[in-house]
Amino acid sequence: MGLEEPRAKYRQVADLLRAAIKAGEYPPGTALPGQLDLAKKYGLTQSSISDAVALLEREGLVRKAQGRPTFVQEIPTVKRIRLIDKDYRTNPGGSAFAEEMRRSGLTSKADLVELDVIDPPEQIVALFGLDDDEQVIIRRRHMFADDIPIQIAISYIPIRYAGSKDLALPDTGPSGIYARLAERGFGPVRFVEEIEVRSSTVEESRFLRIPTEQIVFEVVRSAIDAGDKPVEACRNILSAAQWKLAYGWRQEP
Amino acid sequence: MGLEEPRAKYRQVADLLRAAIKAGEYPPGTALPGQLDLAKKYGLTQSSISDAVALLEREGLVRKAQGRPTFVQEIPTVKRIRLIDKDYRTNPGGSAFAEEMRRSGLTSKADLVELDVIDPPEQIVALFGLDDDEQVIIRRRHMFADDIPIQIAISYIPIRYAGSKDLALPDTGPSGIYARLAERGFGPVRFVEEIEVRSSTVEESRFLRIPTEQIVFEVVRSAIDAGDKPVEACRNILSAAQWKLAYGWRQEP
DNA sequence: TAGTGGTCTAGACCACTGC
DNA sequence: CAGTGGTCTAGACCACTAA
Repeated sequence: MGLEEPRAKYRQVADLLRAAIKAGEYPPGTALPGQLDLAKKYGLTQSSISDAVALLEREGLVRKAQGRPTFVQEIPTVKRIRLIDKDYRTNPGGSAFAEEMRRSGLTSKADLVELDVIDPPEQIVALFGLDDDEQVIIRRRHMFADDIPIQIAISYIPIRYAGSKDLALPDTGPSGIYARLAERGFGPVRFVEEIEVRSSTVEESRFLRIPTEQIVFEVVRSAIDAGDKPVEACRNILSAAQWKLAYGWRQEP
Repeated sequence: MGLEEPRAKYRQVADLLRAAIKAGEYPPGTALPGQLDLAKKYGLTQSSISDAVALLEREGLVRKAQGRPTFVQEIPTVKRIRLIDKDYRTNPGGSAFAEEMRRSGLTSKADLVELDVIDPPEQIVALFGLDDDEQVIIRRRHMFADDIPIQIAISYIPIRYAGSKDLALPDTGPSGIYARLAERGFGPVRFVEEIEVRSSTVEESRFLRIPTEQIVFEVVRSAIDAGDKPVEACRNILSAAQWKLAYGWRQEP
């Protein structure tokens, strides 16, 4: 094959495979040829082919598993729209997820995997400006679309604002949390979402069924009250290869 | 060293180096030990150390260059806020960039590198729903903060709406484009930003001074007119390791 | 069990940097 | 020039999967 450019051979092989996949030569769901076959085909060693395929995996184009062939990924890119608009009234509660799924024609499910009062991590202490020994309610949910793991959502509310754990009990509707906070005088009036990208942790990649090195969105939504203090925060972790985020708003005339 | 877990050694080395960097053992701006030194220290080969450091590079924690040591990255994480709010009135024009920079205390600069009328790429044809031979104005800018390359911005306007290339002439203030479109009856009333993450292309990584495999945000903002048609679109490419995106809005009571 | 991908070594050569 | 990181080979062994 023509692998002569001043570009690493494993990159060139990745380019060729990428092109072949996009051209439909290896349709989604089918297996790539084995690394030994590819090595023979391109005159490289298995190690080099492994490097090439690793590039494609990082891009989310293929999916590898232990002891099995490498499969071309089916990319169910889902939009996550947070419409900020009079017509599509924002629903800043957790139910936004269910709504997005419904719009995409998927059935959604959320498992509550943790509901606790904890000493918060560094990041959360800083966000709320908490004192040393202050505790927060943590509420961790695993979310599915058509039984495929999609998203991890972790919500934090300082006890200072919540009063007690009861505020976040399972039977509290998600948007109900804001109503409860409002009753206690901490109703949110403003929201901010911060979006970062990072490598997934081992636990996250296990649940989301993505390789460890793969990239995830971490979206942190803070609910801010009239006194300009964050009163609740929710971290959402989603696979960045499978998701597209979207925000919309109306021009103020 | 204690590299015995059922986890690849190069991953363990990456973990140790990551921890050392975060602990301040290798402060930002300083060089890591050479790969041969690290290889001796951990009882591995240079190749394996190279694999380990490559992981850190992908995370944006270190920066490698040809023939030079690997340096711990200074992470100038900048927020990019699009406030959707009566107080902080959204400025959907390109000058939002300058505004963000000013808020971060940075001087900004934008170079116009291309202004042309072209046959649009696939993605843009689909976005605007163009006919086969329709052309669009393309306006490509390279943006800097304190002379460091930060962002590539590519704006598209179908000739159908623009009338002629003059609409986007260099001396047209960026927000002026929307005023001109409004004069022609295509004033935007609504905006949507879609956020994706992908590997950078060779050209992008060259300009942004990031490694080729590194991840970039691609933010596409569409301006939509009263007839619900997109009339302008702007693709922004930013390094995902250096940036954090943020969106804010007020709760409708 | 045979086949897959994942990792690792020992050794090599390269392109590039900075002195 | 010596030192850096980047790539590649030939060969090896492993863990895992599927038949």
